[in-house]
Amino acid sequence: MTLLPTIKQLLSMEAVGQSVTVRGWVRTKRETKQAVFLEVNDGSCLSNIQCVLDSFLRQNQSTNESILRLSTGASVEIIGELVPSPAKGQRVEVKCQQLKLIGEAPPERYPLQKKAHSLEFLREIAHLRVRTNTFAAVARVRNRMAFAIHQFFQERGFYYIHTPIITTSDAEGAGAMFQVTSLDLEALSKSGTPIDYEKDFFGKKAFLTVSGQLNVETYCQALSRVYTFGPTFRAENSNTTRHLAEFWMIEPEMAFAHLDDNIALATEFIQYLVAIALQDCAEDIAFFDQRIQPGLRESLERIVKTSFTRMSYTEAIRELEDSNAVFEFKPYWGCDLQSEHEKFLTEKVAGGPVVVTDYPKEIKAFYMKQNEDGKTVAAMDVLVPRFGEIIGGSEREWRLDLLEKRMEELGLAKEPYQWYLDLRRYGSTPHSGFGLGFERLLLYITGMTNIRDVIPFPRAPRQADF
RNA sequence: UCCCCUGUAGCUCAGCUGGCAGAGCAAGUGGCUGUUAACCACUGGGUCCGGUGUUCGAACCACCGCGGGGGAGCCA
Repeated sequence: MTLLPTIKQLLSMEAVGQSVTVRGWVRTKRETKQAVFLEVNDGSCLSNIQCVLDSFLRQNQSTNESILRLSTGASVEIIGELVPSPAKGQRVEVKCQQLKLIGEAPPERYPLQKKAHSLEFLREIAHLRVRTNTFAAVARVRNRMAFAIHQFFQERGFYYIHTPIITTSDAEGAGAMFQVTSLDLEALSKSGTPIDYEKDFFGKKAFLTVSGQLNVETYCQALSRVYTFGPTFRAENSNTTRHLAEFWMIEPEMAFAHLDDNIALATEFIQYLVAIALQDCAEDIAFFDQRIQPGLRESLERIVKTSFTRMSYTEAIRELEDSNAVFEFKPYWGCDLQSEHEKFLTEKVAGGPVVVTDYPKEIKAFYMKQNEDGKTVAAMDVLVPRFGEIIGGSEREWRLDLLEKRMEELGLAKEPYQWYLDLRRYGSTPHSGFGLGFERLLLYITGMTNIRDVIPFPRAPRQADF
């Protein structure tokens, strides 16, 4: 099969009257006595291509009937000549010779109109919302960023590892988990007999993964530089604009790497992705800048040029304590950084992304490397203006005795982690990594404000339609 | 899970102290113009989220339920 040029390609061509075929969906139709103007979009880019049907075509009765039924949302095939446009507004246009109405979209029933719709309304028609400028632009940026993530790591010698979606370890500590079972819950519930997980599919309790990190650490200890990029599930009852029950996470892990290497990688990673978005998604970013988040492009350009502010948790707390700002939650050493604190640090103190390091061990996960001071761990969070944490990572505790001691302190059963502890028993190395929430990155880059609008079909509490 | 806001035409909303259901956009029809958020005129369009109650009378007040949004917590 030979693929026809996309509208994106047609729009960049030199128009010399060559014959072209346009296939896509009608965005608007404007009629005059002399001509009908159709704007057709095929999703290849934000812009539509203008197709002009002159009165000559209307003498053909079947064409004329098609024109009558052409409305916003209808699919069409147009064969014509690509010519320079005599009017302002577009460089080239298609002078239509043949029009085929492929699929109608009756305007009295089709929910999308030739007007702006609210994001809330569009969320209710997730299967159709991608036909709007905003959601198509998000989809294109999402695609480019997914590809750029692989490019970034592949260029640096990282291997892409597929960690499992189903896990039987229920204590990773990263949040509530969805249970996976093949048991007949309805029958069990009616019978009143206690559940015997021996009879379940895996012979024990199983869950959807909340993180690929522990698994990818195993490959890190053989391939040195690795990363995961896959779906992640959290059953937390979170109802916010920055949480999903199903989201995509990127988790690189580097052997022989310390916290500073980790921070350098995270910083370079963000800057790389933003630079690519600015360069390869310029039209979509310009749209977001104009319609969604004024000033977006400028703030993204600044991210690429400016180095991230780095401060320890202790310094961050001091900044908060010394400020005159009034916080709902009074900051003190040992507290978790609240949303308002993160906002203050990024927007008021740094005026850009902030890397906060060396958190109290009590508020971080068991596997993080314990610092010499006995109080903190070698953790790092990257906070960004507008919504806070985008990356969470650390150097890992690679010393067996210290890791076991920490697990005991936290009352974690060691048995399920034997394979993880083996990594420290045999050829252990210092190593570091982090997790980046893909949708949060997309919020940051597109300027969208609700995470449910940067994933095609959002899953959240009481929301799993489509 | 908690707090606040909200639900009226296809969409976005107004609707005063409880007294005949409204606007803009969209749509349909006609007109006009190489149009481009097209323009002008006319027309159609309602389970006022659901239930119960108060009242002579409820879109409006009260209670219960459901949906949506924002914020907080948890986190990526």
